[in-house]
Amino acid sequence: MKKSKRKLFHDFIARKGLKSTRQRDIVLDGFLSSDAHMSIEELYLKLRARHPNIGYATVYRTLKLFSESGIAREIHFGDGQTRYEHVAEGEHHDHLLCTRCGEVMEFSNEAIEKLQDEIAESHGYLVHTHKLELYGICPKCRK
Amino acid sequence: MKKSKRKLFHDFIARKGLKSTRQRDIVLDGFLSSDAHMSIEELYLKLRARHPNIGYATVYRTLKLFSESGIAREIHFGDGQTRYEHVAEGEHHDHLLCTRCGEVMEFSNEAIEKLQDEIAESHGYLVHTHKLELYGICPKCRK
DNA sequence: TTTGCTATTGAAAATCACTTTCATCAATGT
DNA sequence: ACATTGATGAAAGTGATTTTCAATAGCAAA
Repeated sequence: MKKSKRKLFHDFIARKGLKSTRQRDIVLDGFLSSDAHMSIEELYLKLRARHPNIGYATVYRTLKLFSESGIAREIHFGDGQTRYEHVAEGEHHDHLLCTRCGEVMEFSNEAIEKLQDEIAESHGYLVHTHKLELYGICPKCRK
Repeated sequence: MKKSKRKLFHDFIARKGLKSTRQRDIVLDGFLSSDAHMSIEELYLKLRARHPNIGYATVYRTLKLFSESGIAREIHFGDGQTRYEHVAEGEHHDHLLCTRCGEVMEFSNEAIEKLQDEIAESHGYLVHTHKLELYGICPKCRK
């Protein structure tokens, strides 16, 4: 059975000798209950609604910690903002983005992953990460 | 037969009612004779060697124009810099990047393109662009 | 070619999206 | 409860653009 993100993060905090704080829990709750691709600013604004005293720097630093702990991953969609997405143990996915309404959808495809490895190998590369984004118009916007 | 980038750009300038200037030609020559993935700063420094008076803003603005005119395309490799690559009529390629030495290699693969379209379609999306980057260690660095 | 209108240029100031600093607080071990 | 040390929020600092603005330089009409 898989451990909850909350537990994973608290374990990370303990392992690193860091402290468990009220603010970190607030950011964690906010992140876990949010849409998958939030920017620092977006999460900061969302949290500010309930916790007017939380600082941007705290959200920023905590999100970095999430990423270090493995429960989140930084992503860049070319709009100049750093976003954080949830990481599910052993899962990988790519993105399909609507350039009209901004919707982001996730997908994963074995065949593509396999092809990528083959291509890399044929060029002598040893790949450890990749990034695949498809930009287009989503079903709703097409109508 | 395909038109030269130089001609394409000059046509664009004329069509838009813009002016043909010495500086734009300097930036154009510099861009056309350069490696495929230059950042604004890199091109600016290269041009400064021969043309000490050219301004960063001019290089910046001209590169934007190249992109608008279709002879160049902006790309982001996640290093926080905007780079510009040459666009060849009707050609598309993806990138293989070495995370050790920074080398960038281009490749293209029909099968992957096809799979991407199929995936997008199966989600109801109409794709117009995509971005595929494979990060790994290049042959030279593996040795 | 001279003129007049408008686009372009280079330098500097302004933005943006982080990142870091620092004085003050708050967890945690004893 | 105390001391120690990491955490926080506000503000200052960065790096990479992006925009502003006064001075120029194309271009076309005369």
